[in-house]
Amino acid sequence: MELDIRVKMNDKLFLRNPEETVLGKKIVKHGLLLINKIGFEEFTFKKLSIEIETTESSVYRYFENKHKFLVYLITWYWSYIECKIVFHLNNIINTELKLKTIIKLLIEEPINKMVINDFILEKDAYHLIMWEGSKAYLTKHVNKDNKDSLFKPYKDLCERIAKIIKEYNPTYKYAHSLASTMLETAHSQKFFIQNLPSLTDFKKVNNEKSMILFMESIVFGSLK
Amino acid sequence: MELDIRVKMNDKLFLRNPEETVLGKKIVKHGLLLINKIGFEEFTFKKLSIEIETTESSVYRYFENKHKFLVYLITWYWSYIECKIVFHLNNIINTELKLKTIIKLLIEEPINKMVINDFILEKDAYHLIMWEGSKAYLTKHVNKDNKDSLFKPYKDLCERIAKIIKEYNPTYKYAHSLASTMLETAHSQKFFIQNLPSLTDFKKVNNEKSMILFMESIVFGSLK
DNA sequence: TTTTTAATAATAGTAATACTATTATTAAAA
DNA sequence: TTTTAATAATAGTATTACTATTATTAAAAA
Repeated sequence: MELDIRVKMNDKLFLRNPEETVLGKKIVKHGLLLINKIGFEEFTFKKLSIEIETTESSVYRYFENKHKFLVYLITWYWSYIECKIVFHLNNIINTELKLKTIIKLLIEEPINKMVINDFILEKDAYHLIMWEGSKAYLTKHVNKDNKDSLFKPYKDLCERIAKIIKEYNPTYKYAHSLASTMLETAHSQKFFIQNLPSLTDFKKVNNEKSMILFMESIVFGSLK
Repeated sequence: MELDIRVKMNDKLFLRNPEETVLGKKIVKHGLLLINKIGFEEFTFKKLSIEIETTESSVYRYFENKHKFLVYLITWYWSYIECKIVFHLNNIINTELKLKTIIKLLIEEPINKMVINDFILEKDAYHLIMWEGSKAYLTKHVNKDNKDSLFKPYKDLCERIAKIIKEYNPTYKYAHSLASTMLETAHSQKFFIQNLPSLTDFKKVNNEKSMILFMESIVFGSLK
């Protein structure tokens, strides 16, 4: 299956829109892969430029620094997930089923070859979120970044889930916190399964059913 | 109130035990403060050495690199929290009350002047966990670090909470995941309140009661 | 008391990082 | 055909993340 989902990105994230040129797309594609391979701390524009056979300064014409680049990739993913949720919730009327669908979408690992647009594989974006997602906001400049609306896609996604939670149980007071907990927990538990398994109760493979049951126990437990 | 809690630290975390010398304690004390002030990314041993009027190479004799130093501080905190929980659970027989006490301890902000030992304030350690906690394990060398038992204090704490969860409801299958979710959620929600408030439902001040109710809704909701 | 040892300070040095700036080359648009 | 825009090539800088060497000082052992 091949899609071509284009997301309107916050233009404070880049100096030159990478979607508009061949080099820009190469930077995004191989940058994502390289961060996944060596980790964000070890990732540099120099290494990326060697990988794609261009120069450091060419990369710098697209992105101010590697943190902005990370936030670009991460927020791109959150926008995509919101889009995916909207799509899958289409025609569902039952609110419980809506929440169950969201949980499923957050936990189910993407199909290997699922191409989101012409340069990103869903599974690669998923991997990035698991490993580097929280580094987008865990910085001392989070307040400035937030004022520049860099985290809007994440907040929008959270708001959308919160609305459905409210729909399911209008008296529940912590819809946003429950929504953000769902998002954070999905990825932290995934990370723990692979790397610190004693912090979880799941097997390394075929854990999706039990992970979904766990998440449902949290969500519907709180709401009932 | 003044305590003097000494924790046996994993000796792979340091080259020379910082608790044994005046300079070592200064490194830990001012290192913690400096990371809280400028953030882990901006933190360097050079800056720390200027702050405490010593040399970079002197700091390097205690810690291999700044990541080991961060893990030292973080695991020290987790050990302390486990100790605190054990102390407060003493004499409590009711399992529900045990869980409620743990939730309270995880969420309540430490008293300003609470000194854990002669060089660390509890509120500073708490601040560090909120901002930098997950960076201890979100690295590509997490598996090696884990094999070196660097995360044992976190896993022990999780195990202790999981045991009480099991005690409360022996049929619940996800005690460890619920425990790690409690730990992670406590800090991520705290961070969101201060920095990305629309991801939560809490006020910036006096939020502790509602945060506790939220966490209780998750924990007891899942377990009932 | 002297000698040995250990800890620290002072200094120097290196490869890599995180950039900025300048100019040349190439390709596309006017 | 000229102008403009994008990229490549090259150079340079302050800082980071270290390692190494030697000098100085302080404490412990002989």
